[in-house]
Amino acid sequence: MSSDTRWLDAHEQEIWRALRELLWGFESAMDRQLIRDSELSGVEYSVLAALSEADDGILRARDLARQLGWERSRLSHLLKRMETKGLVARAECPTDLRGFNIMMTTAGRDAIVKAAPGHVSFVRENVFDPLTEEEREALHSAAMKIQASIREAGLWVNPGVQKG
Amino acid sequence: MSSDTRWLDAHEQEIWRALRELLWGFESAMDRQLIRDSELSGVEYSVLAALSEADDGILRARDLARQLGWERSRLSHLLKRMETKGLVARAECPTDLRGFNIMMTTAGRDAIVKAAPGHVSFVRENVFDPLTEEEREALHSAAMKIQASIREAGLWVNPGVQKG
DNA sequence: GAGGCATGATTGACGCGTCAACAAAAACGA
DNA sequence: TCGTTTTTGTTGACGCGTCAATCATGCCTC
Repeated sequence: MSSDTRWLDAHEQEIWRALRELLWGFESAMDRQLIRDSELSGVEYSVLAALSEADDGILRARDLARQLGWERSRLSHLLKRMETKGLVARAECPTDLRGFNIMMTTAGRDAIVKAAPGHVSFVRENVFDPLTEEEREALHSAAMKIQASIREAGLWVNPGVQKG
Repeated sequence: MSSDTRWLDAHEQEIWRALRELLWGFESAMDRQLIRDSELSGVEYSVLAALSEADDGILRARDLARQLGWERSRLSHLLKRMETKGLVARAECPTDLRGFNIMMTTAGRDAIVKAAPGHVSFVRENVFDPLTEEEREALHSAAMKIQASIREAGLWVNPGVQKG
C-alpha cells in the first residue's frame, strides 16, 4: 500500500507548490485587505453578506449556518463576538423556542456597505484581471473537479451538506 | 471611490464561488486525511518534511521558519507542542547563543514516513488525476499570476520573504 | 569597547475553528 | 399520550495563528 505510491515528479511538484502557496496565502491576504480597509474580518463579512441577501436582513441561525456551510458551534462563537461588537443582534424565534433569529444592526449594515467595494476590487484585480479568459475557465473547471473529487473521497467539510 | 466599482457578473460570481469554496475547503480536507491516516496535522507534516530535507534532519529554527515562510512566533508555538509530543527536539546552537537547532526525533521520522504515502496519494488523486493536462497547466499559471498580483499589492504574507 | 541597532527566539493575549458534551424543545411513533 | 429520537443552539477545552512586547545575543561603528 505504500510501495506503489506514485510520487510527484519535478514538474508536478512545481505545480503543487504554486497551488499550495495560493491555497495557503490567499485567504489571509483577503482578510488582510478587508481588515485594513474596513472594520470587518473575512468571516464577519461572510455572515453579513449572507444576512444582507435575506429579505429583512434576518435569518435563523440554523439557516445561516447551512447557507455558509458552517458548523453551528462555529457560527455561535462568531455571533457572540459579533454581538459584542454590535454588528448583529439575536432575537428569539417566535415559531420555534429553540431557535434564534439573527439580524444585522445598523452598524453591521454600515460596515458591510463600507467594505464591499474594496472586497470586490480585491477579487477583480487579483483573480480576474491577471488571468486570460482561458485561464479563468480552466480555473473554474479545475476548482469544481478538485472539489468533486475530494467530496467523493468523503473528505470534504460537512459531507452531509452537499445539496445543490 | 465606491461608485465605480466593477461588480462581478453572474458568470464571474460562479467562478469566484467555486474558487472560494476550494480555497476554503481544500486545506481542511488535506488536514482531515492526514489526521485520519497518521498522527500528524498538516502543519506538523510541513515541519517534519522540511526537516527531513535537511542533511541531518536538523535545522536552525530561523532557517526552518524562513523555509516555511512562517513567522518565528508561529513556529515557536508549534514546536513547543510538537516537542511535548516527542516529534522534535531542541538543542542549543553552538555557534550562536541566541539560536536553537531543531531536530527530528525517531518518533518524528516514523510519523512522517508513515504519513507521506497517503499525503502524496491525496494530492495525486484529488489534484492531478481529475484534471486534464491543459487544466493542470492553466491552474499552474493561474496560481502563480494570482499570487504575483497579490504580492504586488503588498498583501501577501511576509512581504519581505519574496526572494526567488 | 561602548553605545546603538539588528537578529533570534519566547511569551501572553486574543481571535478563530473543531470537537465533544450538554440542555431544551420539537417531532415522531407506538 | 408517553417515551424516544432529532433538531437547535450553547459552552468549554484545546489546537492553531497573529500581533505586540520582551529579552538576550550578535554586530557595527565611532
